[in-house]
Amino acid sequence: MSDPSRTLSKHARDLLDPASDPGPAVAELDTIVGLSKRRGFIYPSSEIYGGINAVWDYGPLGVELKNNVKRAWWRSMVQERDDIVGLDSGILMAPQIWVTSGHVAEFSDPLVECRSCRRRYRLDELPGAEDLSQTDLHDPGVVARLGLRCPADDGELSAPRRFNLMFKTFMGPVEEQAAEIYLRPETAQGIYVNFRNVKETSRKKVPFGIAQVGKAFRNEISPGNFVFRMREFEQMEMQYFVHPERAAEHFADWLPRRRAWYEAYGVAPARLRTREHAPDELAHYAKKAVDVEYRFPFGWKELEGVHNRGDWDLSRHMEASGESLEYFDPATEEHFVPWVVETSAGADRAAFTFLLDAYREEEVRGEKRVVLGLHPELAPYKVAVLPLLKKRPEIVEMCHRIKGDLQRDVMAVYDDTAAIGKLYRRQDEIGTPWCVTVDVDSLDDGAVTIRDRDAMTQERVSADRVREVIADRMRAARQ
RNA sequence: GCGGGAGUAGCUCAGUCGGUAGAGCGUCAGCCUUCCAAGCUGAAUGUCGCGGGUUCGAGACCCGUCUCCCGCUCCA
Repeated sequence: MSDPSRTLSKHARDLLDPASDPGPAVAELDTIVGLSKRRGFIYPSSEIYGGINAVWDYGPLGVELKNNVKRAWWRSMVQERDDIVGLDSGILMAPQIWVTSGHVAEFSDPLVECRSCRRRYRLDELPGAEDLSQTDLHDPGVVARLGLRCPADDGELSAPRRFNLMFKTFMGPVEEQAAEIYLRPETAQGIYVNFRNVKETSRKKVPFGIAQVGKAFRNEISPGNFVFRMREFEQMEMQYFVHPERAAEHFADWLPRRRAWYEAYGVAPARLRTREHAPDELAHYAKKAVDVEYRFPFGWKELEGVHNRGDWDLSRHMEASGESLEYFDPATEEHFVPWVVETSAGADRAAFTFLLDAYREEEVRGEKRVVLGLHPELAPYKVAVLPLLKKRPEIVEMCHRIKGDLQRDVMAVYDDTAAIGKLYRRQDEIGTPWCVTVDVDSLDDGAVTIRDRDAMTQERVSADRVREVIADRMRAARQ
């Protein structure tokens, strides 16, 4: 306790060195929380009933953004690859799966509570208990046996109590223990238990991957930081099945690939880094784990984990189910249980990150201009069609015609409830990359202007070419 | 869960000594307006987080409770 660096959290130590800290894209988290609510990206859940902790709802713009994030992930992980296929497994699964996977036993923190000051500690973080085995950590007599006391006031400590992070509910009409079932805490198990099905129906050969996007639920002890840690959240996971001897090299391939994905969609490279887990922080299933981290306003935090899970999951499921999950390689005539390299990302965290990193404030003519510089692929609306004058019915009509045409390809919106400058600012703030403006001249020459969100420059194009120009620009942004 | 802070209009907040609720922004409507948050006029919106108590009277004082934020913790 006397060494000051020991009392600092890992988070605080990370930020000590200004040279390695690029700073957050947005200083105050509230800036984004406020924008999200004001413009309809993200709202607190159940707000009219006072809210519910750690659940957030996506509004009209938020659902577009998040869908776009998931689509971009799917494009890069499934659509553009020959060796990865998709899956959508159930949230509810046979309860035995979670026993086999280790989540019933391990996905919990052994907590002890001080009887006098009521502080709670994770048992394995108490001085004198750091090196305990899993058996010891769950031994009711361990506190007395080691003579552990409360570090704060030397009070008596309770026996370790397991706090499992999985949500439970009941399946069927009877609420009894036999009917207990879990909400999945990760999507990965749905992939493992379908491994044989997918292998046989897709006729993929190792190495190949299975990707899945879906909800997961964790009863976190302390959620928070907006959508960063929620109790209900969405994962984008891919399990890559490889020959055991090639696992390390596939791991080395996936890590930079996943980091590059965030950069491709606009996250500043300086605010991304990778960090390898020390042996003592590895999850129960992991042989090796490296995080892609982002510099959030509240510190460097995990965006995505790349894990070498070995054959842990498949082997355990083989053993518990009695079914073979081996792979036969006809070329070498070898039978083996594939190892898994997992990339596990959070859709909410990714959307949050893109939102944060896109935010900027500029000064234009002495006025503050708020811009979400979202990648066009991620932007909720791709185009806004705006009339310079709304009292001319021909102009309004032309706007609607152009918008209707664009809508067949992309999300487009019409707005005439303010002067043009303000309409532009509104679209800037929600990240719309292009605005099409119809003016009086358009009625004569059939041309309109396309205004660019970032440069604020305008280009005049024929109205019947707008759809094509936008499609070209979308394609160019994708690269 | 513990420690600290905060809940008043969609948002940011004011509300004095306890006397019956306000401003700016935003939103909507009308007028005006030919390219980067113009102007004028008008309008809507509050169980003052929720429940109880004290009081003639509570947004304010007391108790309880819920939620949010910061820290501990965590890891998608």
